[in-house]
Amino acid sequence: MIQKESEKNKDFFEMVLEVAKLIPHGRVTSYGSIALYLGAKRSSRMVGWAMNSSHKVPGIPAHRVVNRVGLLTGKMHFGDPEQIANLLRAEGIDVIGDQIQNFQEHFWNPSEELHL
DNA sequence: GTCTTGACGTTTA
DNA sequence: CTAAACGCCAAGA
Repeated sequence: MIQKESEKNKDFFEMVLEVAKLIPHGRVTSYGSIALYLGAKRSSRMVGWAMNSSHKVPGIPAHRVVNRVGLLTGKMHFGDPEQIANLLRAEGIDVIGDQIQNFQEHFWNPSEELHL
């Protein structure tokens, strides 16, 4: 194995997509949490970058991924700003404007649920 | 090849 | 308490 500390066999991009697909129904997570799960807690921007590329990949519930405060930052990237809020409401999550209500209650931590 | 921008988060003033 | 700067890494111009 030539890979030494590269425990991330897949690229950061693919790992983010994997985690995004693993987000349970009715749950939400944050970019930082995913980055932390990947071992790059301070590289949260990379998660956003990966999600931007995720547009070409179907089956990526990006609407379940928000910033640390539960703010729908990338709502504009869904085509329709109401789209993301509508999807979250469909899962039983209250969304007012761009802010998720009870975000902490719906929060899903990959590092815990995936027990890495 | 260099500079700017970007779906964020943490730290310091 | 709020506001601003820094850090992180990659892609686009």
